[in-house]
Amino acid sequence: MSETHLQDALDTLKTTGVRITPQRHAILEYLIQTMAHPTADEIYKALEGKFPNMSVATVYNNLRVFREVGLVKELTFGDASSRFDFVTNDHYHMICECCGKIVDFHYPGLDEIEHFASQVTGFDVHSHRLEIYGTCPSCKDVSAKVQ
Amino acid sequence: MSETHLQDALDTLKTTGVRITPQRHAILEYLIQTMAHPTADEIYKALEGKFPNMSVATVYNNLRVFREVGLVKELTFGDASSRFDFVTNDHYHMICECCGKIVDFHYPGLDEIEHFASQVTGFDVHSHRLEIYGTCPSCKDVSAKVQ
DNA sequence: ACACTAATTATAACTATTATTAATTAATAA
DNA sequence: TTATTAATTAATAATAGTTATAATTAGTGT
Repeated sequence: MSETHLQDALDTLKTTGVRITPQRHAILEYLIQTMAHPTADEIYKALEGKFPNMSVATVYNNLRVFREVGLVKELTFGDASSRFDFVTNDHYHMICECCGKIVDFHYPGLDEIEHFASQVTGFDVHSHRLEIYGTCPSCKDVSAKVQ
Repeated sequence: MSETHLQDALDTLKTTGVRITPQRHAILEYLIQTMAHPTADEIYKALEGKFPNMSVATVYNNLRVFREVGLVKELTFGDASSRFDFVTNDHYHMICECCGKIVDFHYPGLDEIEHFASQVTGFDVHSHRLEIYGTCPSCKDVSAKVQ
């Protein structure tokens, strides 16, 4: 199924007239295959083996291209660097405040609040962003043991 | 009423043992009084008149102190710099993707989704973050006129 | 095969933020 | 009020993420 995602992504690039270079192929492949939500630098390091002389700028450039085409979402948390997420179906993020782990979860619709906000503010609504912060099971275990 | 907010904030500092310096007083005052959600640099520039030789580092330091004490929330969007919001009662942000304007709005509860997410992921939930993106009325007008 | 355009690489530049350090100042108690 | 002391400030340097630039390379269409 991640094969399909990759194929769909490549098709999207083709129809939008974005060249499919080996670097782009590799970045997309890595983004789809990984469960993490990597930073640009992590992607860069992960592909160092395959592309010994790829530039960090290439990673940033291509992530921007993917974002503009709608294949990738940029997530900015408090910490220094952005994280990148391959866009599949809509999901939200549960983030551990202790170790930084990010877990995806699905939830039906927040159409209601979008509607409400639109009414109250007079904005046209395009999208929303929701994150939930807490402590993940393994961090709970650790702190329980310490006590 | 913003007077009360300021007094409450100063009390909070006192009880948590944080010194009340003129700079801190001014930063808090500015944060409470402004409707915008300023960046550290904007705060710095706004107070330049009153404190001709205040350092940017002071602004950052104090914003961190305020955040640690719970008086201030740090908002990170896609753009380069964080924005800071004085914590009053819970509210969400509606953000214009065209001009960057941020409008606060209130909405009862998203307890349900917190509960759901906790069940699904096994996390203990502390808080959540929700933003809605769209186009503000005045940006709508502009684009309508251009057409 | 050739010309043309886009993408990559390497590097420099930029910007937001943090660390460092010496000088200053607010709170406290004598 | 004054002295004391630890916290805070200001100035500056350092760091890190990201973007811009310019030269080179790779694709694409004719």
